[in-house]
Amino acid sequence: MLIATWNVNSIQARLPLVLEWLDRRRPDVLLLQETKCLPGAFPRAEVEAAGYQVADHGEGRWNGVAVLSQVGLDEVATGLDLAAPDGRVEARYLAADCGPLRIASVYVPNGRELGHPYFTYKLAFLEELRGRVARELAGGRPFILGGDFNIAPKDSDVFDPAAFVGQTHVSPEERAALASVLGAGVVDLAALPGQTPSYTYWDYRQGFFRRGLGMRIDLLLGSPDVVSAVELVEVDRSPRQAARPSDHAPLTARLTLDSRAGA
DNA sequence: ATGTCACAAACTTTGTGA
Repeated sequence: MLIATWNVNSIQARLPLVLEWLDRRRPDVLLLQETKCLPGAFPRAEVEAAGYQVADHGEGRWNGVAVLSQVGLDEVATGLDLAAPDGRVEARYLAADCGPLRIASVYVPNGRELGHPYFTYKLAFLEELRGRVARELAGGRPFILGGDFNIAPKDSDVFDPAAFVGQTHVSPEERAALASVLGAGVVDLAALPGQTPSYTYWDYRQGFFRRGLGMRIDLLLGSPDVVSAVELVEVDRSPRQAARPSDHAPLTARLTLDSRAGA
């Protein structure tokens, strides 16, 4: 199976690129983040015409997650319905059964600045996520949690660790909260022995992509039965090089799992 | 040198979030 996660920064703006990528790579499942559209506005017909079922959880201008699958899409569930500091509940988590897998798309809050109310919200979200992962694992299926975590797990996951001191995405608090999620029983697939952890995000500004100044903040986490099935985890930079790109590139994992199993 | 992008208000420009 080929599993992918991609923060597209608006599915409306990125639809041509997403359709081209689906046709070229034919992932079994693609997890999306920052769809930035209301449920009724998701370009469902175009994606279905490409051969994918769609589950989306959108809220409009910001956030929004989706699961695209060509191996079945059942038991769809949203979650992590905690309120942001402004009192609104944001669309940041969507899980489904796809073939043999339980799989979830997550968009972790950015956090804005250390000590900001939205930073506290980010940490609270990750604590809720830990509990949610524990419950998904209790379902007994091979489980994958993929998405934009807005955390670089290690200093080697950012282009200049010194430049990030005092910033979000690298703080000990965020890394501890991510470690807590992993402690529920999932593993960072791109960081497995034999794989090469690569940047997944490059700021639009200042030519960061051209200059190779990126961060590894998009992750695929897997349960032990997924880990034992991992063949290759890689970042496909080609859509980041295209015209009108997202600031993130898709992260893919090829697994020795039978997509027909477990239905 | 925060040098880009996307969205939506009620605008051909600005505020917001990333």
